[in-house]
Formats: sequence, structure tokens, C-alpha cells
Amino acid sequence: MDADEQGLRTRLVAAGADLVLSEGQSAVSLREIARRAGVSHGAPRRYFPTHVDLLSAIAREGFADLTARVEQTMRDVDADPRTRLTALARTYLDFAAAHRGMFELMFRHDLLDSGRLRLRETSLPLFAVLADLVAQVRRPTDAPATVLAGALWANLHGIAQLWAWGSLPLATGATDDDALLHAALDAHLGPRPT
Amino acid sequence: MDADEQGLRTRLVAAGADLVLSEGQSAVSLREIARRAGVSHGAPRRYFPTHVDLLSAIAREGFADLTARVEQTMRDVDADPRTRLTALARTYLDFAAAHRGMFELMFRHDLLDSGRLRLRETSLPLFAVLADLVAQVRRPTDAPATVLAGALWANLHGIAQLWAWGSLPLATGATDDDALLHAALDAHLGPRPT
DNA sequence: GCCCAGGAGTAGACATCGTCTACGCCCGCC
DNA sequence: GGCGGGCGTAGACGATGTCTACTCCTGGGC
Repeated sequence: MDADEQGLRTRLVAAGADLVLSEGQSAVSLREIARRAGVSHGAPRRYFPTHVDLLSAIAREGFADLTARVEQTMRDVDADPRTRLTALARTYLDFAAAHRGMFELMFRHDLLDSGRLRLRETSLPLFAVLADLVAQVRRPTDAPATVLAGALWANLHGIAQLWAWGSLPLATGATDDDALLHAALDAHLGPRPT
Repeated sequence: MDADEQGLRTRLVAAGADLVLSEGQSAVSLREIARRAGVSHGAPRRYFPTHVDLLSAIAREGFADLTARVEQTMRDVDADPRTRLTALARTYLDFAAAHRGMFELMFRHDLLDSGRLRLRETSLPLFAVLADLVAQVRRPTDAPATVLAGALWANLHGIAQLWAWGSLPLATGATDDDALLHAALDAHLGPRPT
């Protein structure tokens, strides 16, 4: 099962993922992906009717990658839910910073709206992991579990984007995002138990 | 000072803003903007060396619009800082929902990174308004003021994007974003005083 | 009154892109 | 052994961003 032996569909998605990771979103053209995969510019069309379909498949790969990283993190840290949430948040932020182009692609609204490959639903397993942990640490006076989890996800997502985009470093003058991460966790989940 | 009498530079930015508001980001091509402004496709080049420069000017217009809306909101609501923060947050979310294409353009990382027109700095006045209010309601045990404000901004931004993009409605099953907004405010600023 | 220098916009060329269509090649099956 | 269909090629088309050569017009100096 060498990489060269895989189907063209798989190779196209892999080439696109490589490309967006290394060169950014603007480099992910149909024709460049086809070139990297060693096929003509018309070849992708047999598997992906439009460019958007191919990009959606690449974005799915991104969600799969992020989900896998989170699950690996969940295997690596101990059982305390709060510790696990902190590690999950750290993984999310690190992913966004290290794979900015892919992170951007994953949340392109035109891809999400296109409904190709049910891209929007692809984030649900990830949210489920977060929601499960949130439910374990939720205090009675907190918002309902799904609201609390949604608000926390949004906070992580906002920090990830605004930080990676450079807006938050500029506005806060901070040099790393750790303070923001812990501020968000403390705000939504209560102060970290010592 | 009729609109037709303004300089081409102004007309191009206005045409681009109209376009991104009504047709979305993919419609904001150099040539289409030039067509709407009634000039040839080469004309914008005299004022904006590249497409990115023109898009950055349009995004600046977006930040100016959002800032103006927030300031208008600040004039409309009473003096209680917490009430003002709630109104600010509501304005931010409404703007993102009502002007999705512009909101998206304003936070395109390639525009922010290009440094054209110091686009990234354009969000600072807005952040200053938020930070000022946050400082007024900050409790002694909270995170430092800039961190608290940054975390809250990120939360608002995350809710705005994930909600407008459809991810949060899908994940939480909610039909409006009010619960998320108040959950975020309560989390960062403490429960709303009755 | 003339000239002319330079700003402002036009128009065409070029490479690239996404999409569409017509065409070949090759492998397996009867 | 022939043939049909999946798989990929190749060329065309319109659109885009950028570059360059050009035209037009206007205003100031003599």
C-alpha cells in the first residue's frame, strides 16, 4: 500500500493538504494540485465535479487531522476533566497556529455552505469530545451544557483565529497565547482548582 | 458633493463595499469593481497597485462601519458599563450576521498580513472601546484588564463567526445566538447584576 | 496664443485559473 | 479476439490580475 499505489482521489486530497499546509490557501488551485499529483488538469474532475468539492475533501482531511490530534491528546493526559479540557484547548490553538492555511480552509463559509461532503457536520465529533468534558465539569449555576460548550468552543476558536491572524497579539501586546487560553477556561469553567 | 463627483478612489472603495455586502467575497474582483464604478479594468491600478490594496481599503471601510455602529450604540444606551458591553456585543454579532461577506473580508489573514494600509491596526479603536468598558467592570480576581478584554473579544468573534458560518447552530441546536452571547458575557464578567 | 509636460484613464497582451467537451488508451470480460 | 467502459489527456473558452503602450485632457510658463 505504497502512497504511489493509492487511487487518484486519495492522492489529490493528499497533494492538496500538503499544498495548503506548506503554501497557504491561495496555492490550492485545481491545476496545481493536479500537477503535484502528476496528472493533467482535467483529471480531478472525474472524482471532484468542481473545485469546491476538492477543497471540501481537503478540509475534511483537516478536520480528521485535528480530531485525531485531539484524541491522541485525550489518550496522553490523565483523567481529570479540567486537565483534559486544558489539553484539548492547547491542541486546538496549536493546530490553528501551526496549520493556519488548513485552519482557514476548514472554516471557509463558502465550503461549509456548499454542503459538499457535509463538511459542516465534520466538526461534530470534535464538538462532542469538548461537550462531554464540559458536561463533567459544569457547575449547577452555569449555563446549560450545550450552551456552555458552544460558548467555550467559540472562545477557543476566536482566540485561535485572532491570535494566528495577529490581531490579538497586537491588541493585547502579549507574546504568547497562554494567558488568553487560561483566562477563557477560567471564565467559562470557573477558576482552576489547585 | 454628489457621489458621482467624488474621486475615483472613493468610488472604487464604495463600489467594492457594495459588492461584497450584496454578492459576497467571491464577487469582489478588480474588474467587476471597475465595471460597477464605470471605468476600465486598468483604472484602479492608478490608486491601488494591486488587488490586495483595493480589498484592504474596502476592509478598512468595513472596520470604519463597524466602529461607527458601535459608537452609535454607545450613544444610544445608558451609562451602566455592563449594559453598554452587552449592547456592544450585540452590535458585533449583528454586524457579522448581516454583513457576512464584509466581516469575512475584514479578517482575511492575507490582507492583514499584507500590511496594506495598516489594516490590522484598524481594529484597535474598536478594541479600545471594549477594553475601556471591560476595565470598568473588571473584578479584582479577574485576569489583567487587557487579557480579560482580549479573551472577551475572542469569544465574541468566535461566536460571531461560528454562528454566522452555521457551525454553532448545528452543534448546539440553538435557533438564536442570544444564549451564547449572555453565556460569554456572564463567563468573563460574572453573572449579570439584576 | 501656443506648447508641452504630466496626470488620468483606455485598451490590448499575457499567464493563469475553473470548467466543459471531445478524444484516446488500456484492462477485463464474454 | 474483439469490444465496451472506466480513467486520464488535451484543447478550447471565458474570466481574472498584472503589466505596458497609448491617448486624452488640462493647466501653467512663455
